[in-house]
Order: sequence, then structure tokens, then C-alpha cells
Amino acid sequence: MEYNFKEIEKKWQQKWLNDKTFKTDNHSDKPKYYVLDMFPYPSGSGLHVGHPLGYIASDIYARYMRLKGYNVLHPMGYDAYGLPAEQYAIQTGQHPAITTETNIKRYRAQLDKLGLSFDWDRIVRTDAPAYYKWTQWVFLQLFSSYYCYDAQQARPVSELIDCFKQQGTKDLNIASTAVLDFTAEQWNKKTEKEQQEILMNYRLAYLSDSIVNWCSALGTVLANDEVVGGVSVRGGHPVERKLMKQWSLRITAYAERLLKGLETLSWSDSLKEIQRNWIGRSEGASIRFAISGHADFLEIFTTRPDTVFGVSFMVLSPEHELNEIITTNVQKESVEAYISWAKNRSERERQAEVKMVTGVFTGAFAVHPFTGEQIPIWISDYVLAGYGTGAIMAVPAHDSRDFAFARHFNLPVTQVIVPKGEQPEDTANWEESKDGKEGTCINSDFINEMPVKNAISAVIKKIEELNIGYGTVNYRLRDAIFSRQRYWGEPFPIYYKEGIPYPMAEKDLPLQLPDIDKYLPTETGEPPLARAKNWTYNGYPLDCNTMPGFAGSNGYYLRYMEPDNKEAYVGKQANEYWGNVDLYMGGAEHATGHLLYARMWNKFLFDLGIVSKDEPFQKLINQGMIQGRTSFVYRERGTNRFISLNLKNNYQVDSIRVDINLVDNDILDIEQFKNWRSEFADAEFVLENGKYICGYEIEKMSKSYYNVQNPDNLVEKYGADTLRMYEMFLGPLEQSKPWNVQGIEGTARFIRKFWKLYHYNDENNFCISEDVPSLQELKILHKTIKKIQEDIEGFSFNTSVSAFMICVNELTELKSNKRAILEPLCILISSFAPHIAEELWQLLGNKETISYTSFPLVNEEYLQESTVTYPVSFNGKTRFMLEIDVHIPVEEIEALVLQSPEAQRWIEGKTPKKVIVVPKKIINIVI
RNA sequence: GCCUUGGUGGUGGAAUUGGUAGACACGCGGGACUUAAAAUCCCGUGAUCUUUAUGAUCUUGCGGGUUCAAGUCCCGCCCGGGGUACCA
Repeated sequence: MEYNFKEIEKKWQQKWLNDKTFKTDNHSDKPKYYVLDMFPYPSGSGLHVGHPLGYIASDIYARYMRLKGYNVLHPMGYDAYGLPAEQYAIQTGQHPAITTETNIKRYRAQLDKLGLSFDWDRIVRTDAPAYYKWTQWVFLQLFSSYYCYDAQQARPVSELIDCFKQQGTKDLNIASTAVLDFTAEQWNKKTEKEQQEILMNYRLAYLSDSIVNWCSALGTVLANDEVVGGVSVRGGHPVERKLMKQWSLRITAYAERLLKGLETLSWSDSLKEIQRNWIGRSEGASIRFAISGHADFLEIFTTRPDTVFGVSFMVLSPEHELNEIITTNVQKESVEAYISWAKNRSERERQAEVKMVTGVFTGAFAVHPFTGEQIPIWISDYVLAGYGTGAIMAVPAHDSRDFAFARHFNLPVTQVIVPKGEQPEDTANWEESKDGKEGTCINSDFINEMPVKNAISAVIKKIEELNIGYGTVNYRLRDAIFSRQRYWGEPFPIYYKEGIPYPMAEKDLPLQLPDIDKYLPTETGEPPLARAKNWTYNGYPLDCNTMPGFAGSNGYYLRYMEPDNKEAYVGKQANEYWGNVDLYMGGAEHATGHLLYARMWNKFLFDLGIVSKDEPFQKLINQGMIQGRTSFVYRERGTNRFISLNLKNNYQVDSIRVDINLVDNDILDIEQFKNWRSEFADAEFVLENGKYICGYEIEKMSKSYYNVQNPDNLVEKYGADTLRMYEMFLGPLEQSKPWNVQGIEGTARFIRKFWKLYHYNDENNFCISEDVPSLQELKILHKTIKKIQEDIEGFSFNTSVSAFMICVNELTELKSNKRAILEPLCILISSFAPHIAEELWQLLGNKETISYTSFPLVNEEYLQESTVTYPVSFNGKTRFMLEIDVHIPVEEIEALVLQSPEAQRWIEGKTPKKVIVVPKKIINIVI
């Protein structure tokens, strides 16, 4: 039989489906292993070649673990809520549910063709009411909980109310938006509304004013990605940063645990580092400065209280609430102008354009807490409203941004720290600040001559004594804004009574997403849900926001454990059996989003006693991103004439992305291009050598860049086994790489070669030899088993594939087709190329599928060598090879080498200075 | 800007974690089979030089350093990718 991958793959995919080969039971004698992929967002352009990279890798591991005797849970689902379906709905009027359904069907068909071993009976999708019921349920729990720092866990708000009734805020150490102070008596006198407002200050899901990108023309809030240069990408309308009431999750309450928990995880160091930096723990002090002529205080956070005597000005963020209060009449106009200018700059712009120094003086002065000096208060957008208190004390001598600011506005620079081994200098000559945290204090009153570290604690002690501040820990992490003014998401199970939000009863969940006539915000700027008819609960209006994309993806891994449970998010027994995810496969682009929110979500559920593990994802592998190669054509400005790549420098041109399907080998198919868009129908071209050559760039694969490569054509042409092998062969799993199909022929050839090894006669029938294998064949086999086992366990799948290839090449050379070799080989290859492996396995006469067998064991005996071949180097340059018996002790090797005629030739009668013998590695002779 | 990651032949990449740089594959060149093509198989393939050899020299983004020995470790640069809080 010829190798007919189409028939073979279809046959086995059908069989796995019919037999439910990969259905997983929640009960087993075997140890459990949970392999999870980050589920995809079903986009309109279908599954692209980047998706399977992770899915194939996790599938290889899942299949391997089954062979190693584990009960493996390997499910799949869809992150079905998202912006693209909504945008499409706005444009076409088609309900996002329909778009999503179509896309999911397409994804499923594409996934099925790859031969992935998912247990499809456990499918979850985030837009299913039976699923989002539980997303809403968790939200209600968050709403009804607060975070107690003493207990280091979430507690019910009802407990907090009892506490307020009895002792007010006394001795409370809990997470809050603002620090409040009241007695039991005061609490009990408050109205229901006042009490509810106070409780909002503590809830883990709470309403507050947050800064968002508001586009009044579109009537909606935009992501930073959707804003460029202060205007919306769509339409180019102005966008301003505006305070709006939003739901938030108090993830900052979990900052410390999120940080600590990282230590227990098998994630890459870089990913942990990203999360650590994102959480951004810094120790420092909060100090209150009095303001001249005002009752208000200016509270700042600094990590360098030791530099307090070097303060030469204060800086407030443009959003700071004191701006309005303290600005003098003289400065009013320029301050207002500056603030309104700064308002339209995104946070990213502000931080990126670090060289651009801007700011304005308020006219007001703060009072130095120790010297009583008058310190001018400035406003500048290099101070961010969202970090610390949104205000800083500027110490230009020891902070580079403050230094740049001081130089630009000609403010004084006072040195207060002398780095070790240096002398105090005249700061007028400085070209940069001395930011180092090592040194001794000068010009600093009571901390003079102290090293920085001691000075920090001395100042903290002093401000605590004076009751003007305290030592504190600050996090860069911000609470997550949790509401979106969009349609396609989970509605909030919250209704309003006299403007106060109340939770719906759990028994009334899920609160189903209503149908509406249009997916746009209302004319008055209300979110789309305001268009829904009877959007009320017991006669009260419901919240019109929806939850963000990440809401549904937080706890989905729990739902796979028991997807049909109607009583609970996840049943206790199922959760205790599956614990957490043993291996999570997904992209590193989720490092600070999903992977942080999901951890917090899980920790909260852990606090509630719903889940048994504090961390959701024990081991994490980030598959690299497969990048697209976007093709570009170059249009001469103001014309419809296109200039070939190497001639474009002679013209003034604009780069235009062109669909990669119109380009072959960088050569544009001009006829197809003309038909692609009506605007190009009468295009003219300036060619080189009769061809139009396109340029290219490597970037993220995206429908909007026209560079999406889908796997369908390749599966059609080469089969799933080849595609699977090829995607793994492409390079290290964790590295990003551009997609390129140049090498796929080689993998296809290798699979055919493997098949032919057992189908070599004229009729192409299956031929197998029952002979006992030779030592050489056993050596090849066991070398391969060992290598592949090591590589799978180290997620080095590219070298595994190479090892297979070498093995097949060697066997082909020996014309070896023995049963005793093929049988283990089928099992080895079954993780990578499961279809061909099953087919050969069946041809060998096996009745059961490979998943019921176990991984072959390595017999080290076959791998032992009697000699070692040493490279012999002179002064580090390898000159010849020398074979030495393994049993010769290391001490004797030196003499042996020096005596060899080759060595004598290189030594040329000189006396070697030194001989280095590294066992089994190298011999180096220094002369 | 900040965080993170990568840079090795014409191309994708390998290198036992400090020990023969370029495995394996693509591509390319040559040959066999064939009327021919496809497929398949065999040989060659980092660069330069010469005395054409079991030869020499150079070579892992650039510049320094540590070491008997550096793609790998250290310091300083350059360039690409991802993230940067409402894309998923």
C-alpha cells in the first residue's frame, strides 16, 4: 500500500472520536495529570498556524504522559466573548452569537484535522449561560467579600459589618480604597446609603471612579491600543482621559500572595520576573507635607526617604485633586492649559517620551517637615496618577527624571548622598544624577554620615514619631478595571435601588445577556445594554455594563474538571482529584493579564474553600509566537503607481500591506492584485527585471495585516502528521519564529521514508521481519528512546524530531524492518505522528490503540561504549582525535596522550606546561 | 522610555550547559535511474588563502574582559520580537 495519509488520518480520527479514546474519567487508580492549553478566541480568520504550535506540543506531552501511565485530562474550549465579534456586529448587524457560533464550528473542524487527543465531552465556552452563570457567581462572591491582611485571606463582608457595629474601624487591617476612621457609634448612626458607600471601600469587587480613555464621538471607552496620538484609530476622533464609574477587582489585596506564590511555581524565570516587576513591590515611606496657607496636606510616596533633605520641589500628576485647590490665581491659566494638554496624552506616551520635559508651576509651596523650607509645587505628567499617591518629592541630585526636570526649569540641585569612595561635588557641573542606593548622607541634619540603609530607617522612625508619615510598602500593580461599556460579554448580576448597587440572588443566576436592536452605545452615551427592553430585576434597573474578556478565562480550567455540574462551579470531589493544572501551555503575551488575573481568581476561590490548590497552574510553558511575514507594496505618493522594492528609493512612496496570498516568493501576482480591491484595478507598476518584488516585515500574525497562514492547505497537501512534525521541527518551542514552509518537504519525505521502510516490495505491501535484531539495531533503537524521552520531558521537541529522522535514516541504511524494532518505534513516534503510528501498530497485528500501551524502557546496556574518543587540543585548538579505553583511569591518560605519535608531532620536543584531562570530554595540552 | 526575549552558514536551526561550532532539515551544485519530467537514490556544500593537504587562517550582531579553553560567563554598545493595564 502507498502511504496514503488522507485515508489513514481520516480513519484514525474517526476511530478516536467513535471510541471516545481520549475520554477521561474522574476516577482512576492511575495518578492524574492535567494538561491544559490556553483556549482560543474564535476569530473570523480561523485557526492560524500559530495556534497548533502550542496545541501540538501539549498534545505530544499529553499522549506521552498517557503512555507513562497517567490518567490525563486534556480538554479544549473557547474563549468566546471578545471585541472582534462585537465590531463585526456593529458593522453588519449580525448578532455576535451567530458570528461566534460559525467561527467555533470552523475552529473545531480545523482542530479535528490535527489529530489532537482532546476529551471533547468536557468542552466549555465562556458565552454559554451554563458557564457564565459561574463567572457571575464568582463576581457576587467577590462583591460580598473583603480582604483581611491579618488572616491573609478574603472574608465575607457580613463579618465586616458586625465588626463595624461593635468596634468601628478600630484595629482593622484590611484592604481598602481609602483609609477610613469611624467608631461603632458613628457607623450605627449612618444611613443605609452611607453604610453601603463605606462598604464599597472594602469589597473585592467594587465601584469607583477610574481613569479611562473616553471617546465622546464614539460614545465609548477605548483600549490604549485603539488610541494613537490622542485620537481614536477608528474615525480619528479625539480621546480624553476621563474619570468614570467602573467596576474594579481589588487584585492589589492579593499582591503579596501573588508575589510569594511565584516561588512555588515551575514557570520560566523570565515570566516570574515579568510578574514580579508588574506587581512592583517597593518599600519606602509615605510622608505628609504641609502646604503653605492651606489646611490640606500633600501626601507623597518615596522609596528614598533618606534623600528627604535633598528635596528641591514637589511634583503632582496632572490628575491630582489638589491641583485645583492650591494653584494661585497668577498661575491658574497656565496650569489649566497644561492639564488639558496632558489629559490627551496616553500613559504610554508619557512614559515613552521621557526626554520631553514638560511641567508647570502651581504657585503654591509645601513646607519641608524638618527644615521648614518653602518648596515649590509643580505639576508634570512624568508623575503618574495611578502610582503611589500621584505625587512625589523631587530630589534632582539622586533621581534622573527629577534631575532632567530641575535642569529644564532651572531648579536647585542639592547633593545629599555621597557614593562610596567619592567626595561631595558641585552639582552645577553634574551631567547626570547619582541614583545609586549606596553611600553616605551629607547636608542632611540628623542623618548626616549615616549609610543610606540606616538613614532610611532613621527617617521613617522620625516621621512616625512626628506623626507625619509612616514606612510602607507600595505596589505598582493596580486594581483591575472590570467593567466594559460593551455588549458581547457577561452582564453584571447587580441591580440598583436608589442608586445603590445590590447583588442579585444566586438562585436567579445566570442573568442572561439580552438581545438588543443595535450593538452601539445609546445616544446619551449609555452602554449598549441600556437598549435592552425590561432590563430590570424585581422592578429595579440592572447594571448596563458587561465584564471584560478576561472574566470568563479566569476559572475555566476548573470547569473542565466537571463541566456539567449544575450545583457548583466545580464539585469538591472532582476538584480534589484533579487539583490544579500540571502543565499549562500558552503564549507569554498573557504574562501580565490572564496569568495574573486567573491566579488572583483562583486564590480567592481557595479562600472560599471552593478549590483545593492556592495556585492554578503548576507548570507553565510558553510556546513562542509564530509570526507572520507581511508583504508590502510601495505606492508612489499621490498616484496609483506601484514601485518594485529595489527601485522605491527613487520615489516618494507609502508602504501598503498586501495579502500574502497574492505574493509568491516575494513576487507579486499583478493580475490578482488588480482584482483584489477595486481601487487597484487600474494600478500601474514600475517593475525590475519584468517582476514586481514585494518587501516584507516580520510581525504578529493578524487578520488585519493580511498575513494569516492557516493550516488547512498544508494538512490537505501533506497531512496532519507531517504538519505536526514540521511545526515541532521548526525550532525551539519557547522561541518566537516567523512562519515559513520551506522545510516542510523534508519532514514529509521523512514520514514517507519511514513508511517505505516497511513497504518496500513491488506491491508496496507491509513487510516485517521477525528476525532477532542485531546489537547495532538495538543500539540505534535505545539511543533514540533515550534521546526522545529526555527531549519530551525537557520540551525540546525539535531535537526529538531530529532524533527520529536520524533513527530512520540509520535503519534505512541497514534496510532494517524488524518487528522488535518497529514496535517500540511506533510507540515512540505516536506522540508526534499519531496516525501513521497507529496504522503501523495495527499492521503489526495489535488490536488496541497505542494509548493503551506504555512507553518503552531504555536498556542502558546497549548504549555502553568501550572506548571514548577524545579531541586533543593544543592551547585550546583541537588537532587530532584519540581513542582511549574507558577503563583507563584519568590519571594515566595524560601519559598515554603525551606518548602518542600525533602528540609528539605537535609538541615538537618542547615540554608541555600543563595537561588538562576532562573525563569523557577533552584533553588540552598547554605548551 | 520601562519590563522581557532573541541575534550562529544562502535558510530554519543543533551544540552533552565552559570542552571537536554548524547535528538534523531546507535550498543550491554535481551524478545515477528515465525518451523526458516528477519521485527516489548517491556525492558535495560556512568563508578565505595557498604549496590542493589527514593543510593553514578566519568565523556564532559589534567592542572589550575572565579562562588552558567562550556561541555559552562578566562589562559596554547595536538591531529584531512580545508586553506596557479595555486586542485576545
